[in-house]
Amino acid sequence: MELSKQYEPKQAEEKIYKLWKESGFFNPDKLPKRHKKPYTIVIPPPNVTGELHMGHALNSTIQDILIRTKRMQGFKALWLPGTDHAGIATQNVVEKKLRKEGKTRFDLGREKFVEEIWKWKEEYGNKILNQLKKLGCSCDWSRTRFTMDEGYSEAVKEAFLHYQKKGWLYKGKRVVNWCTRCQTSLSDLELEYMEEKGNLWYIKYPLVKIPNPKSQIPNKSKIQNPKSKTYITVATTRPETMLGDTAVAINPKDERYRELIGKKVILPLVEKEIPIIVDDLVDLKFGTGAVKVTPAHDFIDYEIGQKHKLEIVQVIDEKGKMINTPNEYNGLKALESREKIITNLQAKGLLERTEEYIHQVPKCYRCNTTIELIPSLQWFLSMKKLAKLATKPVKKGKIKFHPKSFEKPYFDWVKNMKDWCISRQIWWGHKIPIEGETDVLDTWFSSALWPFAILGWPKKTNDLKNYYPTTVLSTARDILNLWVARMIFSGLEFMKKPPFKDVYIHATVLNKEGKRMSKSLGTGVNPIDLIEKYGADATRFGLAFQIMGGQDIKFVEDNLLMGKKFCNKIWNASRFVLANKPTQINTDFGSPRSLHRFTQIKKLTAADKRILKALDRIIKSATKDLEAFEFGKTAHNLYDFFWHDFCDVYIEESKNQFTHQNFSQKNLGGRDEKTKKILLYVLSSSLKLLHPFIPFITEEIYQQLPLENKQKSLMVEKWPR
RNA sequence: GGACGACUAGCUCAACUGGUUAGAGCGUGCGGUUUACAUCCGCAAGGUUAUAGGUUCGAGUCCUAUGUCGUCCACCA
Repeated sequence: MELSKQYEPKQAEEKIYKLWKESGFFNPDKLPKRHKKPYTIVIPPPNVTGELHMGHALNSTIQDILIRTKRMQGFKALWLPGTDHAGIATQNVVEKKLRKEGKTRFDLGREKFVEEIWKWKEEYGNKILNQLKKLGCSCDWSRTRFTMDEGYSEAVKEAFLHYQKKGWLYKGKRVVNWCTRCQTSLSDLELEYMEEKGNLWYIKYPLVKIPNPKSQIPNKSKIQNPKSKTYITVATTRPETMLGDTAVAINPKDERYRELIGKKVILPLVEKEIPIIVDDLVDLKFGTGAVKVTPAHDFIDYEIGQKHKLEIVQVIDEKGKMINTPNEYNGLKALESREKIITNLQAKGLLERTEEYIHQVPKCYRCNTTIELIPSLQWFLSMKKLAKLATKPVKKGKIKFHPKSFEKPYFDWVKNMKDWCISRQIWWGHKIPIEGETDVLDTWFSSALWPFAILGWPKKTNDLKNYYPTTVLSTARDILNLWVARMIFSGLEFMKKPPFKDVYIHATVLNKEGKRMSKSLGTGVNPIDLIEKYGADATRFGLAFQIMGGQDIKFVEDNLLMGKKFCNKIWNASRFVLANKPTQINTDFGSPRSLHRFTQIKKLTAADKRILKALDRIIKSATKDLEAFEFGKTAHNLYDFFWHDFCDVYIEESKNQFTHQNFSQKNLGGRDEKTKKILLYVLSSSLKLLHPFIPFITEEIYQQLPLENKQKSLMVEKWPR
């Protein structure tokens, strides 16, 4: 069969993917005997919130390159696919959909609403898996998992009960980050800080008068005596929280207020006496050095409050409205009451001054609502022991980060890990496995178990025995703490082994302007559109071509066009080789240097020698560079080798070798055959090296090559040496 | 406020541990139908490597400052 004049990705891709699936080779248990040692990758499960973006396309390409390379190198290569229920995120997208229909989740009620989300999950979960297939991913679909499937729920339950038995779980009323829209607590990692212009208000808190006989005599000394002060000024960006103040704190080293320690002030507007206390946590350089303490609505204030046994007065409720305050404020939204408070303070002459102030305001990472800090009854997982577990394997080199520079920020973060608030007040997720509890678990609680729960844990499965620990985790950097750290300690805690050996942190895909690509910013690009336009191979190659070092990628379509042209080049070079094909050859021998032993040719021309030497070089460098996660470099080298060394030079030269007058008539047949063999040999070797990057076209051509011992698929051909 | 990274041709990026005239792809200009490919082939133009100093026989590469951009972290009310 001849190859058509042009390569048509669409038809070929569908046909080839079917061939792969039917071969069974996606499942490592069905690979030929030579595949022995396991090589496992678990996919970072995409959220079922929507379709895949460029980051997914990049990461999936990377993982498929690794898996396909290792499969050819004789490993039992297993790539485990799946999707994540993504708690708040998915609940939010479904709520948004309902809102368009004029409904809220409360109209439906919990059961109906969760049903709606399951429907959504079915639709988008499948869409995502299909997109991965379109990209050519060689995942073992027979092992596909979802973080809320039946078995997975068992894993989550088991983990929770395990922690409870260890005494690391506790329920307590703590100040938590609270999203007033999602109506749930959030962990620190689920916040996004946005810079906002605000004010720093300086407010006078009058001192409680103590009878002092001297005060009747006017003090004429030039040096101001603090004793003569009648108030203390505090600075705040959130005046509304003052209604819940239960102290004013100063730094013990602060000379300015020494005389005031132990005295009391009257909390304006509330007209209640509160003490002046000292605490190291107060920064004497900020504001006036005196800080109002609101234990109910601030983390540090809460801490100070615990130390000094201060009362906790909650003045903002879960809907962001004022409570427990003087009547005129009750029921107002926090911001409304802020305005009123400022006006009232001004009227009383208690507002000393106002400064403009730019500060970082925490927002809900899913719906962008400003976060309130409120005291709330939540479940926490103690991080004392687990944080140490997360550090150990990385320190000892049992888990390596690529690039290595990510280790430092990782350690910094783990060192400061606070107890993990694992309960969420939403409806979509794993219910806390305790009678009478209605809350669900943080979505990351289940993701943390992914590398072993996906293999069947807590059951003692063969898969766990065969494929855990996994080998490489390839992921985005922004979930290093959110996810990777938690997988590491979970792996050690439950499996006694780190979950993977290498963590590859891939580039972030930015647009040409260097901005993050995102749907909400309107800068998103749908990878499926690109596949339609250029073909899956060109898309993969164009992306891989740009992965240089640890640099982020500014995505430009030019590279995909380059990929498409490259595919066309490969196609046509193959047409030439097939038009000049030798009788069958066996390519299953050692290095290009030992070619002559198998082809029974002794005399090589200079061009023959040059191309064989170049092939030898590219085999060695590609093998080494892929081992080091140098995807872009490998792609560049393969490109240069194939286009220039092979096509521009050797194929052109081969035309001369076929017709050169110096070749004696009687040798002509022999020489022709030799050149044909070299052409086919170099082409087939190149296809093997290129297959991890551009699997479809290489397979399509491979199927046409006259090779001895040909495999059912290029997927399981031996990697060249 | 800290940490890290980037800055090289019009655009996106290369150049291993400092070592000839700093290279590709896209774009631009000119010219090409020889056993595949016009999605091709050949040639050309285009760079004071962000700026200023320094180390060195020699710096895109090392050091110091500055600027611009980006990412992450942080309890400054």
